[in-house]
Amino acid sequence: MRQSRYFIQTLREIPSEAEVVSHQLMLRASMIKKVAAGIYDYLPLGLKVIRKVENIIRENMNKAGAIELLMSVVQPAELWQSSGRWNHFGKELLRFKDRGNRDFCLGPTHEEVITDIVKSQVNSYKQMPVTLYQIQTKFRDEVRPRFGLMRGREFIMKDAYSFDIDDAGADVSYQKMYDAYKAIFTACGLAHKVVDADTGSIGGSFSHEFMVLADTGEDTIISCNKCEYSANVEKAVVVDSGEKENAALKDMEEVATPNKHTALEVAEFLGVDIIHVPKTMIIRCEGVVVDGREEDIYVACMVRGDHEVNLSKVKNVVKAKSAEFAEHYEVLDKTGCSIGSLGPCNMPLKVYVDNALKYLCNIVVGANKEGYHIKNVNLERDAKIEGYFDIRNAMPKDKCPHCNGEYQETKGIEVGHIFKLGTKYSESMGAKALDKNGKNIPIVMGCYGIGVGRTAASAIEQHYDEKGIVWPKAIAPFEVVVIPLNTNDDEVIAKSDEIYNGLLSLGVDVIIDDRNERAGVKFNDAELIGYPLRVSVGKKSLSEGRIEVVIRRTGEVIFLDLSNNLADKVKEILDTKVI
RNA sequence: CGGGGCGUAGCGCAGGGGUAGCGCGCCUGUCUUGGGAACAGGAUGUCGCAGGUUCAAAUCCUGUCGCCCCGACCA
Repeated sequence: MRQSRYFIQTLREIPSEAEVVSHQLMLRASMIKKVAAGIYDYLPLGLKVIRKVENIIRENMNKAGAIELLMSVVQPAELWQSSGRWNHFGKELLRFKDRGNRDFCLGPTHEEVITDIVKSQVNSYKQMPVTLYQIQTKFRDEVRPRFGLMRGREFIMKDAYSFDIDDAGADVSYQKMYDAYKAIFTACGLAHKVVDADTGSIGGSFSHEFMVLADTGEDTIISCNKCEYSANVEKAVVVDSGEKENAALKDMEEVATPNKHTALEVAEFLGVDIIHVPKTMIIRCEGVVVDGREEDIYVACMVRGDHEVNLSKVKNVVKAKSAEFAEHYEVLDKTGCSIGSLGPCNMPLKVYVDNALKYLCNIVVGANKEGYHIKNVNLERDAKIEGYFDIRNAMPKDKCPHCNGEYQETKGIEVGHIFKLGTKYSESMGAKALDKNGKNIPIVMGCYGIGVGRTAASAIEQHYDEKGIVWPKAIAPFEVVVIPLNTNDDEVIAKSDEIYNGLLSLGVDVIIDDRNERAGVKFNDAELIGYPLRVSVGKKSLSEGRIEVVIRRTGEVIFLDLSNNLADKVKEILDTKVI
């Protein structure tokens, strides 16, 4: 490729819309262009990176025995109604009507479509196991898209689905994807970690997330400092441990706490340790089965003043489809008291308490009366509670559930997520097959996703410097740039062309920056775009009988003496010294 | 959905009732050629959109749309 004829317009200044490094550099390097919030065009340079990521994924999926197909982007409402998700997926599902007033949506994921396909094509255990995948544009109408390709509304995703006749088979299929994912992110040159995760709106029995480690990541990873255990903070188990405080139980005492709302404010006002001032929060739990019917209920949850409630855990404890903090008006409506003075005593809602509170006595809680708290409360004595549960976020220093180590916290970007679905979709949608005994049973499923654009963006988050992107070789838009420094010098041009053509014939993905620009301009652009290897040919170095090769990542400079196999030598450096 | 900010040239920004500006980029020429050169000349705008006030609106008022950030998890 000749850069003078290619389509690259780099920017010197950072467009004001970009906040994070990957977004800034992708815009400056002319890789993407915004169309609307969370929707981007992939310019030629960006598309090259996307395609490389896709091909690495494809190669490893095929190697793992998965088979590629391509499903429709537009999906009819009926499919989503049959799984029950038409009503449960929420506003992220972009819905619309066709000219005949029929309901459709843009596919945010494809469990329904793939289950429908398999339902109509697979009848027997003999046709399984089978894992199908596609690489395709998805649309999710995110509440708040941000950070360029990191959280877009329209984005490219690889999604795969496995089908097995039994649980044991499904576990094997899951493990194959697990291994393939590790191979994929390793091949992309990304430092990553696999963590236990919550299944979220997809559902299923267990799941793992693949996290690229980067300080700018939106996800919090909890991991043990001694063993291999690591999990998303949403999922990380908190061990129930501690010793009951050994203090005499005092009598309850109502105290005025005017305008003190937060646990910290109340603790300071009363001169009490914040640990003894737990927070009581009202949570709306949707889709809870009560007397055989699904209902939305409200519950009160208590955690220690220095802890945070974990909604995923509450959702699981209450056995709800979703759990959200109640709005102010809901709290007032359900408890007769506003936020800031809530407590477990005489609470009209069911009260779920975090394990950590089991070990405290004489605590301070809201009086369910505006501006008042109650001192010296002891939950077993003074309140009616549902029991003690693990409903808080794990924190650094918490004990590991698997060894005697303790938790630590790191930030990560979720680039892949795999789920053991079980029979959730096959049962609701009636995807069954005959087993060896001739019995018709629901197929056991798994689903597996990779964010392609997010993978590319997180590669930048992990690999950049003050000059620009430092692409891992495997996903760089071009592996090598050849720069003739004096475009008016025939000898320089001839030598550059010779190396460029030589590399081309060796199968190297190479670009020659033949623009009539000064050296500084080309160097700066090369560094911004992040070509892993740069070959400079100048009048000066030719007169010294050599050319210069620079490795972007390390800055290492290698001089090659002039010979008729320079391309081979450059390729050798690329193969052996560039990662 | 709540709060804040911003919409003026491709990008970054200034201007703030009286004919639209600067830097970078872009075009032409001269010159230069190993780290974003210099000089000369030049092109580019429905000042987000719609109403209103005014002799006159990018500027003031009203509405609206778009974009960005923060929050929507700790009471």
